[in-house]
Amino acid sequence: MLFGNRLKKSVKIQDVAKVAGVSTATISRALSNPSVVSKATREAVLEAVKVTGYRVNRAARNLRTRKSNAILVLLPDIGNPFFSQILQGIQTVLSPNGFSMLIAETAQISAAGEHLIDYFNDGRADGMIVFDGGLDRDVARDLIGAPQRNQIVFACEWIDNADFPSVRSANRRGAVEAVRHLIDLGHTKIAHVTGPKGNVLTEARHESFVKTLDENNIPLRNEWVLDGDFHLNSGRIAARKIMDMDEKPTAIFCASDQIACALIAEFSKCNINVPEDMAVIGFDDIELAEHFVPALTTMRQDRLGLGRQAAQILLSRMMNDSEISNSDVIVMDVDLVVRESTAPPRN
Amino acid sequence: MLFGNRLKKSVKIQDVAKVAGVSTATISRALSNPSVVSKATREAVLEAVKVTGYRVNRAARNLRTRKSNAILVLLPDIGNPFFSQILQGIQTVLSPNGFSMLIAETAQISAAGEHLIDYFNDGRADGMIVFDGGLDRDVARDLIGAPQRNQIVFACEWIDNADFPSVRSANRRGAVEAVRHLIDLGHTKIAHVTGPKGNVLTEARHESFVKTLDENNIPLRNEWVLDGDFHLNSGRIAARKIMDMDEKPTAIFCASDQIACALIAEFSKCNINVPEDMAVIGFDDIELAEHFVPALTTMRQDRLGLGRQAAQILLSRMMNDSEISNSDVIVMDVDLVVRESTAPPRN
DNA sequence: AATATGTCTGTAATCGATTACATTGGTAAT
DNA sequence: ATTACCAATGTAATCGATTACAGACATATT
Repeated sequence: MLFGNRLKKSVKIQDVAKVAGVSTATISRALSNPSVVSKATREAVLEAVKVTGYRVNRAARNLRTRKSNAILVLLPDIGNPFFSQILQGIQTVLSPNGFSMLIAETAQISAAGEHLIDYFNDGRADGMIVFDGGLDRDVARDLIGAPQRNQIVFACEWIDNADFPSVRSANRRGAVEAVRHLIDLGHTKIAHVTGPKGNVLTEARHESFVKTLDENNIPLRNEWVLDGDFHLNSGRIAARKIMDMDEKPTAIFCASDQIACALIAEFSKCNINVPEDMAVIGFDDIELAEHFVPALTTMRQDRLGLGRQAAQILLSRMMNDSEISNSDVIVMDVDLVVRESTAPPRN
Repeated sequence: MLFGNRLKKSVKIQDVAKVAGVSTATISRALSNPSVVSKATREAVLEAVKVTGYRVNRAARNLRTRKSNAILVLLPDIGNPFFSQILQGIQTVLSPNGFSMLIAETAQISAAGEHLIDYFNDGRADGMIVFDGGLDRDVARDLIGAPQRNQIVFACEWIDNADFPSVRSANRRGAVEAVRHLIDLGHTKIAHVTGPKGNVLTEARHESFVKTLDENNIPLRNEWVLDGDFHLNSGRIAARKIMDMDEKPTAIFCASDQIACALIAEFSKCNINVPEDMAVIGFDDIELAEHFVPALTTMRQDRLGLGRQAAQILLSRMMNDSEISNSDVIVMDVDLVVRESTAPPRN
């Protein structure tokens, strides 16, 4: 790029055309569909682009093509570190394909008086990856009825009966495996700290918990099912409740690693040792799980892969409508990672 | 919104004009600059907008106004959970002000053959918040020379001599306080696990470490300065190196909480107890610090506030060039949070 | 030689908003 | 009654790319 260009107002396609000695149409074609112009022109155009330092104006292109080349990622909670690796996975797919990543939070959108569907209607995004299965009825209805319904993919969470493609972890199988791990160790007094009420993940994991106890003829105690919300603090609260119990469980299946960590920390303050006095298993395998004390036994979700898959599916649907059908659900494997927070019960 | 509108191609300003019985100019004015139209027209327009379900086409607006109403947030590493709360802070400011948040990663941009400055040149972003103080020389030079240099704010990290406004934590003071805390407890054998080489935060914290030892007449041992990179694994590696030492320190100042956690975990595997055998202090106060075992003593960075401030400064500079000058550096307080990972040395 | 086919390029309409400038009608000042 | 000014609105140019359509030219086919 030449020095002087910095000062110019801005280089437009006309300028390049002038330099290359061809029409603007040819410039446009040489850049976005090189095979239709002759080799000589193509090279001349590329040279002119280099000389002028031309960059296509996205707003103009977006207006004309009715595309934005941006994908909206909708999170229920941007501040939750659980999503960082997922975002990274998404980014590794979007960026090489020329898409930008727009991030928004469900609550902020409605707080700003906007509607999710506006992102399509006003041309801010060509597609969406939605991580919030708890969208308002109205918002969900808008999405289902939208002409852009084929450019939406759910990830992690989903909406029942809504018939969107979705990528998720094997929550049920994972929960079954987690509980079975505790049973295999010899536990029969097993508690569960859940996710937030109404959440699809909470339900899937809780139902599997109940089912697995039942299948193994282990009685279910309602007071051993404690409400959580995936976050740290709910783990602490659950720990306190458990310590207050006359009859305590010997093992706890937590709906998230954050819950598990906070629970263990609170126990340790009161000299309840994990895993000797209490076995604890989490869900997610956040980075810190491996480095917790004791290292956390948990079900690993492949967050990077989940993000990648979601982005990949979205893009392939946007390119070619037929490949993936609406009702497709991609279920990602989860793996039991046995570390140090689980052990057989005392005695 | 009426039922039938779903099916229409898309409502444009012309349609609204027809319904309201005014010109498109008036519609545009009524929406973006309401005070210049009469009350009666304004209401008629609003009504027509409601009836038609009109949404302004952003691409068209962006083209005409040469604005995008989007801010690029550039991260060195999207997958690092350290940034999630910061992003949330940014979002809480951007969203109510009508700005979208675009996220990108330094490495991905160059991998895609793009240049950071393109985001300005092609109209994808009106401003940037940059979290990467280690930008390539060329990239940095582009930013400094850009006509949009006033729409750039650095956060957390910064570039020396580059004269951009920046928001950061009081890294030097924080590091001094951290080391002094260890000294106050009676430690004289103090180690430091650094951040990645060349990083401005690494330097600031390391220099303060050296300075504080010196001011307190505590000898500096080069082998007690261990290379890290802010991430978990470097903590584990540092722990192993320390355990191999003939003469071990009794306290360690870690450049990040992640380092500190992994370090403690590795120690605990070898029955080195924190804080009894080894005092450990971190930096950041990530959410988990409070729930670690032992709960981590650390320097708290107000990540939410940092994100908010960065966004606020950026916006106010974009609105009104004069208020904040280029060389302004906003330094956010850091607080020593004493928990359980530090204690006086044995004997 | 005449026609058909294909390759490459140019002309100009188009995407949908914003806004400079012109116009209208009304009120106040002289 | 005339002029000056202001508020409200309309007309039409404009932002910068893409692309439908048409034209020019070269080569292949009959």
